[in-house]
Amino acid sequence: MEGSSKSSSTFHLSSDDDHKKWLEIQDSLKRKLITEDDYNWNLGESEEEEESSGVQVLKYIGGFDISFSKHHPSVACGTLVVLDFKTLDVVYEDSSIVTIDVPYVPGFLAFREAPVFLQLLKKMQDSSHPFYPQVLLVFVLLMIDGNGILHPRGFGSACHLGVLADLPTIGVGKNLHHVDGLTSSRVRELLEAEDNFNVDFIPLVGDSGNTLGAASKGSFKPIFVSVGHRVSLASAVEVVKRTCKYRVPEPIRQADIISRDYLRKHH
DNA sequence: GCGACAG
DNA sequence: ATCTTGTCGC
Repeated sequence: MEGSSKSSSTFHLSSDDDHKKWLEIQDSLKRKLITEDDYNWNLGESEEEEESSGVQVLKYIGGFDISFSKHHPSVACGTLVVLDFKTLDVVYEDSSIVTIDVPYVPGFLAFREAPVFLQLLKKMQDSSHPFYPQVLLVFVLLMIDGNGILHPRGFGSACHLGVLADLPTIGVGKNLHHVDGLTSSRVRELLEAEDNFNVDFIPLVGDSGNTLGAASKGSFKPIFVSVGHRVSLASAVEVVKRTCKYRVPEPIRQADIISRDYLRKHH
């Protein structure tokens, strides 16, 4: 009698109503999604590009991640960092311990992460520290520890958080979320394809024919980059390349290290 | 029916 | 996400 629906899944929502509600929210937010570059900025590739015709050179890049407590699964620490795009030094960091009771359900990651993310973002924007006004002027990009359009409904957490914040975001996944025929073995095939031997990122084209993201082919285990909001895939990949000292790009890696560290000390 | 399933 | 030490190599 009780709990008769979809009980075969390890993951589940408290009710079918919640599931429907979440789908509707994703669908609604997705209407605002922009999957191309719509900011007037560049990466400062060549000297002559800089400061010309009102084009902003990307000076800072943000990163966001959450770590969870070992023994208290609902206790978490969200961390927002800002790095100098050129030197990759952390120039701003803020962490917050929170309680997250929303369950993790594949395909709905953003519902767990959005509250802390928005809280940290607002705190940065409202702060009176002399650094922040500068950030507001030149800080235009955020990396999220989750996928963008590489998602069952084309609206992963990077898209979700990007639309909520109305900021450009890049999705970076450390594991593949199987979607549109893109399985681990399929990706392995693509990575080993001969005509890709000289590239460091290969496009991920699903069965639908759509390019949903790109996979790195540098390390044994690839990372998966996809468009979040207001950024093209080409730009997203370029930015990720330029911020990778190790497998995981620095904004994500630093946010991960700092959040884990903060959680350990404050709990 | 069974397996797969970002963090 | 988290559980987890040493160990091999530059």
